[in-house]
Amino acid sequence: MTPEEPSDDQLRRQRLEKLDRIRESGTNPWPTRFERTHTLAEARSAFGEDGDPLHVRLAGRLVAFRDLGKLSFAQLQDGTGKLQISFQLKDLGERYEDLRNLDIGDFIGISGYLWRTSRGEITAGVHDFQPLAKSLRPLPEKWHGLVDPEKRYRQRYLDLITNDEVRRVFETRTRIISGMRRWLDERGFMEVETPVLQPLYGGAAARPFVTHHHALDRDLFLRISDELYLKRLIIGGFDKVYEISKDFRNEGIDSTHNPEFSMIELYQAYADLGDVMTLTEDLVRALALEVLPDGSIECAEAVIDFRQPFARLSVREALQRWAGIDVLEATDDELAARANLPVAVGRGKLVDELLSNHVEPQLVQPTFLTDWPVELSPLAKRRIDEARLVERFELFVGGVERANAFSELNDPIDQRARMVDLAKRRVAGDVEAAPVDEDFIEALEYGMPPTGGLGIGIDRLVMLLTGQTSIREVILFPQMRTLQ
RNA sequence: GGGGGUGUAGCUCAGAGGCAGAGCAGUAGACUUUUAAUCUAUUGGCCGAGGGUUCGAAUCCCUCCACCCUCACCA
Repeated sequence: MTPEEPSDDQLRRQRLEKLDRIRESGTNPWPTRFERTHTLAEARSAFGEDGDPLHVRLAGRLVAFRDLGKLSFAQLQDGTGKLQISFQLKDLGERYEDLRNLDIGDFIGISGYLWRTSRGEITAGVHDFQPLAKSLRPLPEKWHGLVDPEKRYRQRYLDLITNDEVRRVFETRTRIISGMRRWLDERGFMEVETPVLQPLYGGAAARPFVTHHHALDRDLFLRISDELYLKRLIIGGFDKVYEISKDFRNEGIDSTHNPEFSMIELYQAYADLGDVMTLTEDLVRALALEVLPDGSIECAEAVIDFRQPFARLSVREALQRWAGIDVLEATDDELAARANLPVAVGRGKLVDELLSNHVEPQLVQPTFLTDWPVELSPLAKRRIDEARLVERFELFVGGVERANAFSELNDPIDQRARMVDLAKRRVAGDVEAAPVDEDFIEALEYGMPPTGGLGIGIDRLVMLLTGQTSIREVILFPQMRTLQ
């Protein structure tokens, strides 16, 4: 794609020749500094109705150029928007010829006066201009922009320069994340940082990435979750904590999975699952209202209106309705037959399979799916009335899991038993089962208060609130194979 | 991993056995109110890579690479 040795194609050569001409005239093509008086958006709004000529110094990237002879119009773009600028022979004299050394893609600084054309376009009439950064490669075409998805992801900067909608998606992503922070900070949550490099991984079912620390001469794992560390902080006495973390899972890549992805996890002492459910609904609704003009968006061929209350449904009810089976009454054999899998995969896997195929696609409107089987939830607290189930929900919107929460298991004896059970599955060949974390269990033995925990996949939430169907459209630099 | 699709100029795309094409951008020229400016002329190609079939391959066949969709996998 980008060769080590720059191609000496015609377009690049022509730009290098212009570069030489700029240098020969004693001008630095890449100067250090340019003092501007306004951003382009500020200049636009500074142009008052009183019609007084306002002197401005502006800077930006040249993205369009229309040469009309003794008059030229061009368009500058900066982080705030675009503004038309004009060059007139009568204002510039001999310097008008220097326009020949400009290319679309160059950054330039100009000084001049704002005016309004006969068509009403606010325009900066240039009296002086200078290069700020010469561009040596042509930008994508002005009308269609950059379309090829491969090139858009590999050279995201070109995508951002050319496609305003893409820019807006990532601006919205940032607003969602900062909105989350603000919302939690206002409610007394404390943002913390926990290790990315972990001696033992856990908190989720996934294959980890392994790396090696030379000085310690030991393998370390990139975290698949920060759950077990955040709970240690609850044990340590921080009652409300959250972390916005990059997690890493060594699994396939598709439109809802990227090997590194963003997650927010939060833990609140003395909160139960109901509290967390309320919090989740309030948070998601607040973010939706902040980002969506009317609090609704189209998703999976339906209109999701976040102002409406979220539905609640238990795993048992859902499987009765859509898979026609009572998960609490059915034998392993019956579940296996319904799921079309061997009994040996285990009850948890069977239920999971039935949910994926029959239930999840149905959950288009925001729905809390509650009361999960204990086999699928090794870190969640059992229900008091039914030990086969745990106090847990997953939030589904558009048929996709967006959040996961439970009353945290704080019984160290039960926790050890479940981790040991997981480790057995690991020995039996389940590459995604986590190992026993004795250090974590020791921490639990000191005592963890009753705690509610929540994890939200940030990328998937951003997809939902920006109407994107691929996770690559909400991650600036999604993982790609290397080109040789 | 299975199935389907795509890959041609800097970008967006036509071309489906017989001379490699268009629009945009680029270059040269004309033009002082353009907004995808317009008009004239024009440069630009390892047709993803490698092999094969054929008198002749961008086009047909095989292998490989990358990307997209889909199924499987993935709480």
